[in-house]
Amino acid sequence: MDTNQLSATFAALADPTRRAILARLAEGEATVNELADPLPLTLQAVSKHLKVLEQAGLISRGRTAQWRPCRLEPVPLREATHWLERYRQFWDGSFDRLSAHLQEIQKGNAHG
Amino acid sequence: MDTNQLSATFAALADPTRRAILARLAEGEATVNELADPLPLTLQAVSKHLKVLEQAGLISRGRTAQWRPCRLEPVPLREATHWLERYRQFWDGSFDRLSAHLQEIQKGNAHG
DNA sequence: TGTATATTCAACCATCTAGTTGATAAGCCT
DNA sequence: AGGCTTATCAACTAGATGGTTGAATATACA
Repeated sequence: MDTNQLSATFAALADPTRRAILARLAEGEATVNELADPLPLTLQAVSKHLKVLEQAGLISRGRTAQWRPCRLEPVPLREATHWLERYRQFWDGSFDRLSAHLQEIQKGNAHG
Repeated sequence: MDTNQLSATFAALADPTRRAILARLAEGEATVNELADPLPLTLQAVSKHLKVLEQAGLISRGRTAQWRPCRLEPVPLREATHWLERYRQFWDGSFDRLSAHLQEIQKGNAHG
């Protein structure tokens, strides 16, 4: 996958406010106000966080009257998980997978 | 897990240079010079990246003569993966797990 | 002792980030 | 039309980030 996309995803996930927003969206769609309500931030700050999440592809937004409902988008989360899977050999104790993983790494799709 | 630790991990992973370093370390220990060699950066810049990775707990460093060999540490990668697992329901098509995941989320260990 | 190698520290700089306040835009409702 | 709600845009600020160059530290080796 695209390196920049992966960087954007991890950068987006690095902020606890944005992770809180994603956790909320895991329960279903929400408007900007609903997302901002439990957070100790101005609406504008939350709006900025949503922009970051949207540009990273982690959320998408509808448009109903003056509301812009946000919903979780799975693809970047899947890609991030996929990237991390490469390192699973280091902690899951199953060294059967080791050589397969190393081969995949050395195939050239190395540091995504 | 600790929110700050998770933030540090994702922030560290957000940089492609640092991901390249981790990919190299997945093949085994390496010194700072070995890590810097393929990178279009000064040694000092690489040293800074290693400091970030070390503070995030993603690497640890030995000390042999004037060399400070780096090695991959699995725990933060495991924790990051574990955090992402919570969202697996959104892409893996197995909706059997959905309710279990939602329950876990609502238990209160929500937005880590 | 003196030099080469490996690595870090310090200072500096440009850019990005996360927040603020205030103004603006878009859509409903009377 | 006018007012309320929802949300974004614009400008600004403080602090973090990622890079540089130059100096310092630590260890080996002749």
